[in-house]
Amino acid sequence: MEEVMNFIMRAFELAKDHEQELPNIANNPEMLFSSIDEVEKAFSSAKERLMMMLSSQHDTTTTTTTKGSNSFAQILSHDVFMQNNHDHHGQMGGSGNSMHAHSMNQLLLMQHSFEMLRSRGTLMIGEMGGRDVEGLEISKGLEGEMQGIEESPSRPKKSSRKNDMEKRTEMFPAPQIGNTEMPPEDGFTWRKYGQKEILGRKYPRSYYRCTHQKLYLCPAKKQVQRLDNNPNIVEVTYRGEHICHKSLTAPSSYPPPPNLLVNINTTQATIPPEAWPPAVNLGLRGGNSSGGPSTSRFGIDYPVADMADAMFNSGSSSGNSMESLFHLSDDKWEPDEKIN
DNA sequence: TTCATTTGACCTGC
DNA sequence: GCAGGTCAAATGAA
Repeated sequence: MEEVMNFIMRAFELAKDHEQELPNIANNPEMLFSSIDEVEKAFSSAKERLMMMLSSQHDTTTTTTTKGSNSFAQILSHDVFMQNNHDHHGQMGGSGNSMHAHSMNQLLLMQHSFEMLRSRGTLMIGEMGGRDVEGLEISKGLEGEMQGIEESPSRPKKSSRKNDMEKRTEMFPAPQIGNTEMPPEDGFTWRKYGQKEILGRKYPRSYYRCTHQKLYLCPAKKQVQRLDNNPNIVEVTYRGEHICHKSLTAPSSYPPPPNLLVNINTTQATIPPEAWPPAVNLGLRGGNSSGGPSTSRFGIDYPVADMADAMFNSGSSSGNSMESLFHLSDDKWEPDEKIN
């Protein structure tokens, strides 16, 4: 295990090094490619060894509640949970290895986030035909709310809780490092607007809405709640669909690149290149990201996690996924989030 | 200065 | 009346 962690830590270090060099090599695609290739190989080595290790030792039956099946994230999550719940887990147990657990969990979160993104992106493609209608209906609902606000002299009328907003619940592994209350990365930017103790629940429920709710009237919301019997799992309830990314100027919430989708299901229709948000900021942000403590950003930035995902899923010898990230950098799409 | 989070109060459905 | 959901002022961070 130590060896695996060394590979992982090495990969992270490489990524950080390249982040510092990025401004100098930003205009040199060859240098960029070789830098990424280096990081990719480091991650690939770690992945391969980890897979070998897991295949030889992973003999327990998993009853995890996390989303997806037989995924890398799931395997990892199981190990992380095993370690947390039973501190005697063979190679990883013991407080002295907390850093290892943290790195493992980082990997888990990274991987899981992108599984989410992919699944969501695939869904969007599949449902592309109906989205406009759905979005229109939601907009109408909001229009009604706005009218209500105008009519109400004091406090705006609130939307009915029994609205027709689609509701779906998903389980995620909870972050165990840093701000453990931070909701899992799911590719959208969220703003917390409330937290409430729920009767009969051990942990408070947090309420989030799309950051661009006001700007684009995006109705998407989500509730985040830890499970009573397993704080390592958070239950995320999504309500409403994002419509902000449908705006040409909307700064966030784009589906994952088409070629990543192909990795999941090659029979899925692919998004035409021109539909994909082009501006790729390759800022490999470290732990001290400036995005704010509980927001997650995918739309315009591709942090380390993005690259790691491409590495984890591209195979050790193929550079396609990474290329896919860089191909996008030619277009001219300017984030306007900070302009206002 | 701007933007996100916190938190008590308010609103609404049951 | 209660509980869940939301608002908005206060506060803090960058």
